[in-house]
Amino acid sequence: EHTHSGSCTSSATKDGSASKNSHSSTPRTRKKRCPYSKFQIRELEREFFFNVYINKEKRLQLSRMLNLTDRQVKIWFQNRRMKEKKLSRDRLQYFSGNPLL
Amino acid sequence: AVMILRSRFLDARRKRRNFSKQATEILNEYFYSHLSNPYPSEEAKEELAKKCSITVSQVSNWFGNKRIRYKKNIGKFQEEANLYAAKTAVTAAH
DNA sequence: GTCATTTATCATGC
DNA sequence: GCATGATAAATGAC
Repeated sequence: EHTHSGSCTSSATKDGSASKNSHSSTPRTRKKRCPYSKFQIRELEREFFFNVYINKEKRLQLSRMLNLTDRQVKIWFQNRRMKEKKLSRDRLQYFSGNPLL
Repeated sequence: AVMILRSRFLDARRKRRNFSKQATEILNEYFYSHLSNPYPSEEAKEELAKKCSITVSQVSNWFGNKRIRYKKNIGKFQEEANLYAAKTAVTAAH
C-alpha cells in the first residue's frame, strides 16, 4: 500500500515523555501519529508470530533495530493483540449465521 | 471454495460500503439528540446496530468518526444539527 | 495487562 | 474533489 522509508524514524526527539520544564506550562502535546514503514511492520509482525507477548529484553532489542521507542513497541503489541481479537470476532460472525450483506 | 470466501473476507474489511439512508438517519438522530454526551452505552450500541443492520463495531466507528469530524468543524454540521433537532422536537411533541 | 477513545491516514464511493 | 467508513498510532481509564 505504501512504503514509508524513513519518514518518522529519521531522528526526531527520542521518547515522548522527554523535556520536562519544571515551571511554566507544559501542555504535553500529543505525539503525532506516524505510520510505520513496511520494514518496521514486517519485523514487528515476525516477532508477534512467535510470541504475542513480548518480554522486556526483546522489546529493547526490537526498538533499537527499528529505531522506535520501547513505549512504541509496547503499545504496538497491545494494539496488535486487540486487532487479533477483533479479527477473531469478525471471523466467528462471518462463518456463523449472520449474513448482513 | 473456502479459500475464496476466506480471501474475500480478509480484504473485504476495507472495502467500504456506505450505510443505508435509514441507518444514517437512525445514527444521526441518536447523535444529535445526545449531543451533550454522544457516547452510547454498549447496550445502546447493540440496539442501534440491530436497527441499522450493521455490526456493533461499525456503530463504534461511526460515532468515533462523527464525534471528531463534528468537533473539527461544527459549522459544517450546523444545518444537519438543526434538521435533526427539529425532527426530534416533532416526535417529542406527539 | 485490557479496552474504549482520539487522531491522522488510508481506501473507497460517487 | 471531498464525503465516508475502516484501520493504524497514541492516550488514558481502570
